[in-house]
Amino acid sequence: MKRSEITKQKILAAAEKAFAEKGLYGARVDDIAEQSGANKRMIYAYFGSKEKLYVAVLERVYSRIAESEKELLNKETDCVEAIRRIIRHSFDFLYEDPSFVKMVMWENLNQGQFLKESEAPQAKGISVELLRKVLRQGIEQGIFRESVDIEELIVSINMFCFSYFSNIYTMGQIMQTEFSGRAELDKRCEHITDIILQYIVKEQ
Amino acid sequence: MKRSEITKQKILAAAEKAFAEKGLYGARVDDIAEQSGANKRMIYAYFGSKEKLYVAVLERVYSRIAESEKELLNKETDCVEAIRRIIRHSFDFLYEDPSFVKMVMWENLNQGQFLKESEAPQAKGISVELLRKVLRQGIEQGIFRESVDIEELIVSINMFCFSYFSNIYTMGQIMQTEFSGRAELDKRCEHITDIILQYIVKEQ
DNA sequence: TGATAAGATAACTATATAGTTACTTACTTG
DNA sequence: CAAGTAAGTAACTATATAGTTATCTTATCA
Repeated sequence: MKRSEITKQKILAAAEKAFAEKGLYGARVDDIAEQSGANKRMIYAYFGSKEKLYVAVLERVYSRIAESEKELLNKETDCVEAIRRIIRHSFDFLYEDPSFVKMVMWENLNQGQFLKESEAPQAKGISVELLRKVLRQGIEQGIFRESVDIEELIVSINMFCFSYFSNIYTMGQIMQTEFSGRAELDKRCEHITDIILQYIVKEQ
Repeated sequence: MKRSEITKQKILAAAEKAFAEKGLYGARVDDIAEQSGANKRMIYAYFGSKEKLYVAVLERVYSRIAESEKELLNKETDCVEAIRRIIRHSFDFLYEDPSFVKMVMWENLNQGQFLKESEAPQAKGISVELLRKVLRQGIEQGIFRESVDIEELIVSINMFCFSYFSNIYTMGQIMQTEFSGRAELDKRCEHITDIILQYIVKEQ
């Protein structure tokens, strides 16, 4: 790998950490330079501005979920099992990749403005597409209720998965519990899978 | 009202707007002073520091939800209707009070550190308490399934309500739709009420 | 009414920060 | 291997920002 590419990657890694932690405004260019081991000058040489570096981080982070969701496409299973797998996959991904969660939250607080700026068109949404397909199939096969509103349900599933990770602190306060462990995660994943399946599967 | 009290309130109002919009790091003390019409000196006289002002805003914002949820306590209804009302109330509150949503999101990104600092003990949680009571009653009365995990379900309900407002931008991108209107809101509220009731109510 | 203290103001300071410039070192290839 | 180009460095600049100081204004009650 070329030296410049190595430096770019080091900068991106440090920037991701900084931006995920403190956001665009809170992160400091000097910190990013120091943490990356690169010189501040190179940040401007390669990325142009703090804001453009932020967008580059955003794209990098989004590309990871797209990559990760590809593995959902391989296996053929019945539609109930497919729903289970998609939810499980989402939980595992979000658990393993806290930076993704944080960057999405920043983006929501920024009214999605930097995601809009981004070149990356629709890296987003393999799992959404898959859910659509599976839900349609399930209905056709008579396994899922016809009255299910597919689009609303996809939103529900996504929010169920994401918000467990995004609202972990305030939810912990409200419920007076800790949510950080693996055990709580598994329990939660099963719980929401139950809720979703109970809602869509006919006559159990 | 004393002059000092008026100034305090003007500062708090401007600070809430600024902090909700841009967070602790992004907001500027000079802007808050200008927007409030008060002098910057008074911010430090009354609140001590930018950070303490932020905490004061956080408390103010949290006190509103506590106040709002009091009205849930009056009416006596059956437990199914109570669940409907609590969800509806939550949706309406979050819709009317976007600053609350944003401040909670900032707090989650700050790892809940300023909420911890806050003096305000448990202004949080009237609806949580009420949900506990209603769910227990429903189970005792044989209307709700005994196997329902009350604590998990409360988390689910809260997340369903909150995340619709907190993730509106990225969700809009993923689903390629707009979510901002009243109509979408009502539809969503009904949808999640359906999901929750389907999950907890016995033999429909 | 006028002394006194609370409330408000504008101008100031030290520092932190995004972005730049002038310069040096390392790599590549004719 | 020479020479040009790509990569990297350190010191610098202009500005923005949190917090302060010295000073003035206004309300209140003896």
